[in-house]
Amino acid sequence: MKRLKAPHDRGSALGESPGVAGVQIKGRLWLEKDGETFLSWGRVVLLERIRDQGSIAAAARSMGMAYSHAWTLVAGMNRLAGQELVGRTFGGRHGGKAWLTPAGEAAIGQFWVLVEDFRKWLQTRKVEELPKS
Amino acid sequence: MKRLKAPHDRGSALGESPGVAGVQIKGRLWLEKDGETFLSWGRVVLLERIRDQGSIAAAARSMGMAYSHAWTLVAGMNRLAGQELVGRTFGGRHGGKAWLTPAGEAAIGQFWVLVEDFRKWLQTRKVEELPKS
DNA sequence: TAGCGTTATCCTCAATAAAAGATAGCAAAA
DNA sequence: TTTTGCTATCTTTTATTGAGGATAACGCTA
Repeated sequence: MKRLKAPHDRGSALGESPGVAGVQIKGRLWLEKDGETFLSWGRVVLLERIRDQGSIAAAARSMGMAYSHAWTLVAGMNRLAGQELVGRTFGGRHGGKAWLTPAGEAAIGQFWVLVEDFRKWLQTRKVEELPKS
Repeated sequence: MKRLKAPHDRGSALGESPGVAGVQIKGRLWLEKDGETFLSWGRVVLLERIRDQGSIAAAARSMGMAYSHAWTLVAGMNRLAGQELVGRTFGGRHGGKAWLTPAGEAAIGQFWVLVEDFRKWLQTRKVEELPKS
């Protein structure tokens, strides 16, 4: 699988604002627990793909992400949430499956609301022209 | 000089918010121009040190940063601003010096206002409890 | 009971920006 | 005219962590 994004691209900036002379205010938001990243743009997209595709493996493939990496992210989110955001079974005719729990659905919803509000807040901000030196 | 921070630590998160069950909302803000980082937390601290110490070299030393790196940041900020934020001369009894221009002072002020407003905005946000799955 | 495609886990690799290293050039002041 | 410690620039290194590789375990279904 071809690399779809640079290895350390932590995902899109979560908002931007047009400004004076082409200067843009950029920002990112994420949720942490115990100093560890709990939810971020990329993780939430992964959750959505899991919901839509029914497995971690398929979700990872659709994002050009290694399954092992996606699994690590899911395990971390479940652990930090203190409950499962993603339910999983393995074995069975099709190997296994994964799905979002109500908590997982709620987490996605909350995150996008937060991101949208942030985007709106950013748009209320503008950069002032600097004085000529 | 001992390393004072990890190489890719892009600086402190610019705000946080206490939340449910230890979940914190974290965020960072920065300014871009033409897709390049123009001002960020670390760059603004560097500007302040230059103002206080009168040279890029001293400012870099005080931050545990290589002079060459500090110089690159300063050159980038001046270039992207379209004018000097940091004035410089070289040669002379003490080798040279650097200082903030009015535009540089204004840039620092604007950035900290933005950061403070962002911090306040973050504090108005809270994470909801997730439903038990 | 064989096949299948997952989940579960290990260990390793690598892209990239930050950071450091090295050295030449400069000019005011002693 | 020498000293000084900056600026200016080049090249090289390193740390981070996303990303990938490989394989065992699993259990439903045909």
